[in-house]
Amino acid sequence: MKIATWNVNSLKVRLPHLEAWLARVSPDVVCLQETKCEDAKFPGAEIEAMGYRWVHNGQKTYNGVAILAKPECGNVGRGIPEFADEQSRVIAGDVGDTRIVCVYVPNGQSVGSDKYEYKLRWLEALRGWLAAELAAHPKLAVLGDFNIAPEARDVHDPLAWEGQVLVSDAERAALKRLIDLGFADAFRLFEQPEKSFTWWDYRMNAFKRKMGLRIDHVLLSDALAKGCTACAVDVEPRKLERPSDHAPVTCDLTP
DNA sequence: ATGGTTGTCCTACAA
Repeated sequence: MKIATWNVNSLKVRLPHLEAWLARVSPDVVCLQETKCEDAKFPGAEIEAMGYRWVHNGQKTYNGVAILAKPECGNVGRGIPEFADEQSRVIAGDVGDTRIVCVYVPNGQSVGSDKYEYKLRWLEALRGWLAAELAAHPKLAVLGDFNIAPEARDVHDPLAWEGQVLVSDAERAALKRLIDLGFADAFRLFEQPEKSFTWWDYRMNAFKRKMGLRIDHVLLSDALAKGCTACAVDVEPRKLERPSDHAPVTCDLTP
């Protein structure tokens, strides 16, 4: 089974890129972030025409997350239980015997801002919920835009970024606490090229200059990590005209 | 140098 995550930064704008990518890669499950549309405006017919079922936690203008899957996606949940959040950032569902959680972690804006504090509170709530999910679902995968680069090697210029949002100690500690529940960062199970990133700012020709961060992740429970045979960033869609600022990450699991 | 680009939606705001 091939699972994937992609922050598309507007599903309406990126639908042609998504369709081309689905046709080329044929993942079984895709988690999308920043769909930026209400449920009523989700392009369901187009997705179904590509052979995918879908579930969506939509929102106008901002956020919005979806799971596309070839099989039926059951036991669907939206948001973090017992965490009141007006922003649509989480959707979860069962695909076969695997529990899929799609997350769009708050960006945090800048260290010390209200949005930063919200990000840290949000991550703590996510951790509490995932502890319970992990106990209930041994085969658990959490995929999405975490808006955190875990280590220096995940940052094009660690010195320039030191202490900034997306790389600050508190954010990294929060991500580590999450992973320490019993997950593996699937990307780091394998040898990877240097300067592997998943997001490049639209400004300053950052992509061409390889000025990126690795902030999109696939976290696998131990039971899934044992059967993980590959994980990679697919930079091809980032090279197209009018791209998302994020590239998809794919992950292969044995059945 | 606090720059620059994109998406949503109309004027800023978020990223």
